Amino acid sequence: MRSYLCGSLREDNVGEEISLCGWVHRRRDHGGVIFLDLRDYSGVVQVVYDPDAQPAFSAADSCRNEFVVQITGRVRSRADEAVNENMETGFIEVLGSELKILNSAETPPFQLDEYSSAGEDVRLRNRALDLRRPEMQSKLRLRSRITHLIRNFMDEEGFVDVETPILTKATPEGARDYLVPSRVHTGCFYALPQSPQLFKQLLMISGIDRYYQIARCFRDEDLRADRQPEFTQLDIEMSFVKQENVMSIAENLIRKLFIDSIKVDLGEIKVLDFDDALFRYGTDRPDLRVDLQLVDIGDLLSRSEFKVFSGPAKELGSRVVALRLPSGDRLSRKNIDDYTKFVGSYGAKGLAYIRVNDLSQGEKGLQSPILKFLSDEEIKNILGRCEACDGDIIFFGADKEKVVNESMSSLRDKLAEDLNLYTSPWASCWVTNFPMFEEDGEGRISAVHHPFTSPSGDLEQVEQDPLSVKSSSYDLVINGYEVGGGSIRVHETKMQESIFRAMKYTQEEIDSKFGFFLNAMKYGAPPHGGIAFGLDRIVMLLSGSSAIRDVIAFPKTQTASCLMTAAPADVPSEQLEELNILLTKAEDP
RNA sequence: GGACCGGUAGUUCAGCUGGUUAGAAUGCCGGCCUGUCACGCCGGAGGUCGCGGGUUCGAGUCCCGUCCGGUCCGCCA
Repeated sequence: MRSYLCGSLREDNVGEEISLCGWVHRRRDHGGVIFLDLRDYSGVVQVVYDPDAQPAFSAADSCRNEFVVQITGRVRSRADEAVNENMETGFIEVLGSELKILNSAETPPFQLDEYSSAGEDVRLRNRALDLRRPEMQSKLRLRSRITHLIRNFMDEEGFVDVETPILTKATPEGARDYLVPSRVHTGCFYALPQSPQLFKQLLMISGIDRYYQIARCFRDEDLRADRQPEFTQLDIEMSFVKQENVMSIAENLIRKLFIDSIKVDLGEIKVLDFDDALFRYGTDRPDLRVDLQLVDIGDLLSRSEFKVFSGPAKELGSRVVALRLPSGDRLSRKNIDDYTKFVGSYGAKGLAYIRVNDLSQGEKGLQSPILKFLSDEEIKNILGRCEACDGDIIFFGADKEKVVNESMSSLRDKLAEDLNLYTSPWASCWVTNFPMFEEDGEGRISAVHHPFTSPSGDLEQVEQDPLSVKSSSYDLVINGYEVGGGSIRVHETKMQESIFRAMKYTQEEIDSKFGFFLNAMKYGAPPHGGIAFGLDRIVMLLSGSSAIRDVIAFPKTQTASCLMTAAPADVPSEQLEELNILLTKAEDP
């Protein structure tokens, strides 16, 4: 059918008789001569038809955008003044002699060139057409290249690719499960895996030693720009390893992906302690491209008359921080009002600030609604602690730790984005030593990572004072995105049971939910650990996309539906009857 | 579950304080054009203003509800 790809032709090919297949990217009809830009996945090339080349000329005349054609012709170089330097193939063109229309096409709902901008809903409804666009092609192809690199790397490192079930058992890993009704077992349901966590640990017990899988995972939770209900993770597990071994192999892999796919050297990957990350950035996934840091000033204000500050400064579990923005004088009053609203969405009651206009003038050189509540010494101490300079603006957060951390870290990200405060295109870090457990609002204890993570404390500490226990866990953060996370696992039954007890599971619950796992663990589980990477997020970062949807061929919308297939959809009542399912709420007609 | 933004021609958008026949660009169709490359010129077609209700002499515009898309909070590693 074809002898070359459109985008592959160069001056070397001049004189060759060739054939090409592809889509009509654009057609320029000059009456006497017709130019067809022919596109396939490799690129675009110009094909020229002269009126004396009948019947090809007439066929070219009847072509429209996105017609599928096969052409034959001779490659020739372009005259100097006819060269198009914006095209890879712009130094040559094909003089067409034949043109076969393989398929016609209706006028597409949106233009496929780089100048048109269709809304995402239109694109998703016509996804096949959308994926034809060069931009989307390159994203899918980058994704394929990355999975290929991953497989090669894992294979070379001796990892075994094992598939784990999609129809499986609900294991409470935090998120809501997608359920699949069983026809054979009336009233019973499979769950789709939130991750292959227990299966990969079982494979370690099986002596697989090194496992990996590019695994589809499912979580029935609300979507975000970087979250889909079904997503892909690179799942890795290793036996007889320590934390450093897992981190090292993971780091090697990620470095290789960046170099081989986009030629980026990630540079130093810092290791941050979880507590340190929260202290300095207010988040466990800091964007280190940004230099701004939170500065604790609670100790300077515990005796202040300004209750907004002194309250949280004195109270356990609360915190007062300053965030110094150099050259903050570029922010208008309106900007600050907007940021006040912004932090409000994270529960902050307000956003105090001081403008530092001219330090040499003392208090006269400052501007702030809160100056009158602070003593001269307090102001001096705060400015000193922050290392304030003329032109700075200093923001303050004072509240419960959670509120301060979330609002001020989000403000940090927001300022960086709005004012382009990035000091480098890439910055990554490991965050380690997460707490083993956390307490939710109602005093329940849950695992920060998951309950199979190895705690640093002993059995007694886990059961008596779980909230003080750290875990052997690690997250890899790139540009503020958590791209991977893992841990050394528990490999002893006693410790595993202690953890479940710390989480207030009853023995019956432990048996019914994890019995199969604890049973296998009894017969010689090796020490093991692993990590899982969010493949979609990694591809999103590597391709410079702003949403995970752009690197998934057929993604879901925010309400978890597919605009193309109209899934999910209702099913015939016979199908429900077969499954013994009775709907309590029927869809409105 | 909640907050905010959006929904007007195939597409991307404009449409003021409610006022006569709802516009632009692009795409599409027709005509002209032998060197363009986002070709150009001339002409034409194209609208349930998301949907339902309300206020009004009169609603794309105001109000209520609802659906859809998006960003975020909650939720989720």
